[in-house]
Amino acid sequence: MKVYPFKIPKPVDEHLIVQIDKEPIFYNRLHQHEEIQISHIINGNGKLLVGDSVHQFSAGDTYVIGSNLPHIFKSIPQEKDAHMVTVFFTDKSFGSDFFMLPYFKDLKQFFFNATTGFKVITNKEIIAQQLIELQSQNRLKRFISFLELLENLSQISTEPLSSFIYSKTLSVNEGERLQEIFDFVLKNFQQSISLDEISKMAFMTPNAFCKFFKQRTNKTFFQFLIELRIEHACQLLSSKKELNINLVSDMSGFNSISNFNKKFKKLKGITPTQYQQSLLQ
DNA sequence: AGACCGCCCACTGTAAAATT
DNA sequence: AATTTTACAGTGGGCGGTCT
Repeated sequence: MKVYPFKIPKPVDEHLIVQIDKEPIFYNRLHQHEEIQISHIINGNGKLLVGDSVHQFSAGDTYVIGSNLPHIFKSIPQEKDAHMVTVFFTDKSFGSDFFMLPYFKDLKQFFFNATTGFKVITNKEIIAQQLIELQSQNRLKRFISFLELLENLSQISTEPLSSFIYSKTLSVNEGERLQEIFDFVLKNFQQSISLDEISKMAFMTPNAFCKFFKQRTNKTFFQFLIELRIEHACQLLSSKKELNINLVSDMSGFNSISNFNKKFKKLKGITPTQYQQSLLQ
């Protein structure tokens, strides 16, 4: 399958695509598409890269990915298949003026939040239920439910996934290059990575690499790397609470606890142990 | 667009102290 | 005892400028 850009397979007269993914792992390429994507994770967990940011996803989460936002659900293989329900559509799916009609004024918040992508925080169950029910409904009912879903998504509180708005679509080459970089980093973040190393694998001089990465993601490579490592640490802390902090720091690619603590607090606002304790409640 | 240079500051790890 | 914070010094990365 082509890395970039991504085309959502669409029947000729279908405007609202409901897709079920149930495979050992999710599609593991960085990709972007015009369609806005609403995805509910039924099973599976891993890291979600959106634009310039790293998040952990797990079963029960619902995400909205805006138009042309590069993203990848990098799942951790498990005994059970990764499983998600997704709705694809564009603001033009029902005619270019459809969502401009005054009836949809209240959906403005949704479309605004979608541009950076967001995670559903409140009313999770209701929204998940609505998404799941879409699968089995006939077209008219599905359309009605879909509008209700958008209404709900406009009213809930959300958490943005990325701070950077992609104004342009990446070229195929740029996409492939970023894909290779992300692949490499996801495999190797537990060891130390130097600028020389990463730029060599991208076939660029260190300087060109810095500029390339910054330009496409709005953050430096090492900022991204730190965020990835801290997200990994969070995953460890939540899945294996018997691990001590020292070990978690090691396993996440940090060479000193002092640095790990510093970076953890800077990104999460609390110390690793506080984070661990907050999960127990 | 990428290569090369150079300055400056952010990040890194060590060690030790403070906090739980 | 384990974890977190602080101080400090050395280094590598960020980035502006300039050239190809």
